Amino acid sequence: MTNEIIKFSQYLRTKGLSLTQERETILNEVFSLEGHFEAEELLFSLRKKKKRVSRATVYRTLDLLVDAGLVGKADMGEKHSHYEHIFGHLHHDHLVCIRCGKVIEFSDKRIERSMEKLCEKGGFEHTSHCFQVFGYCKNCR
Amino acid sequence: MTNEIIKFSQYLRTKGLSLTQERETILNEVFSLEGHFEAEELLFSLRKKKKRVSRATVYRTLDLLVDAGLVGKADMGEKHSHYEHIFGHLHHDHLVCIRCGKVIEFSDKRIERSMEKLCEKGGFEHTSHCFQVFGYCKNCR
DNA sequence: CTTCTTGCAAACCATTTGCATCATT
DNA sequence: AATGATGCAAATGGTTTGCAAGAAG
Repeated sequence: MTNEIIKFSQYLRTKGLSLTQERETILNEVFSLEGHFEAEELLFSLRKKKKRVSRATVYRTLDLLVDAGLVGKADMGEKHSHYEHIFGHLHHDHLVCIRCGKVIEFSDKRIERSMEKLCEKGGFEHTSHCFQVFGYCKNCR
Repeated sequence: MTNEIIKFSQYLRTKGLSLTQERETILNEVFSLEGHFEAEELLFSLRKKKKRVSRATVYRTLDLLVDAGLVGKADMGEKHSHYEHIFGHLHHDHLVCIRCGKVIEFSDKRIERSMEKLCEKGGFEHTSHCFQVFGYCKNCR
């Protein structure tokens, strides 16, 4: 049993919910995917492996995973959301090109520290992987 | 004739487009609104003043204004986008609470400077007002 | 003429929801 | 029994688009 599953089932317990087959299947798939993914990709990926989980359950479970702090949800300027698993990964943020959609990951200690201070002062707890900067990349400016 | 309109019409010219009545009406309304607004609010606001512009034109013009750099478009975790006019305003960013939706504006010189450097290094031009931090506010954590 | 604009209504499409069914306690 | 979970299909709702009609050059 991996750490993610333990954390997820702990979270579920605090909400009076339980770790079902479907939720476990989805969690595993999420953590087997590299980098960002979309809800539809996840669904497709499950279908390919003959793991049958309904679209509704995928969306419902993704919400739970986000709330549990295991998955980050981010808007990349498209109409659908992007997700990524968080657990055990270094914190990083995103530069998103609003023209071509390219996502550049970055991680800057100084910015992190300043953000921490700012959030602390305002009582704001920033969630990992949700720090987005929109703009134009090299090719699109 | 205000600066915004000059800038907009310059932008339109570079694209081979023209400053129509409707576009001017929308631009003026956008710049008369304080703070953030939603496309639907803008439409409602125009209707209230008996300025008849179609929903489609509102959306089409907002896209142009964003592209012209006069309006910022930001996602606040809801299904609709939020906009705000940029011209003549101090740059500021957003802390967005992903539970209650509250938006806290902030402006931190140190972060700005770090961001500038980072973007410069990567050839990334960050657009104003598009710097979003998602997380939990004081009341929701 | 050709290209740009607009308004209308229909289409889109990611996400959510109502409901019947099944599982669990 | 009561509560929770799932799958299906239908609904939702912000946004986009096809199209016909009008305006501009």
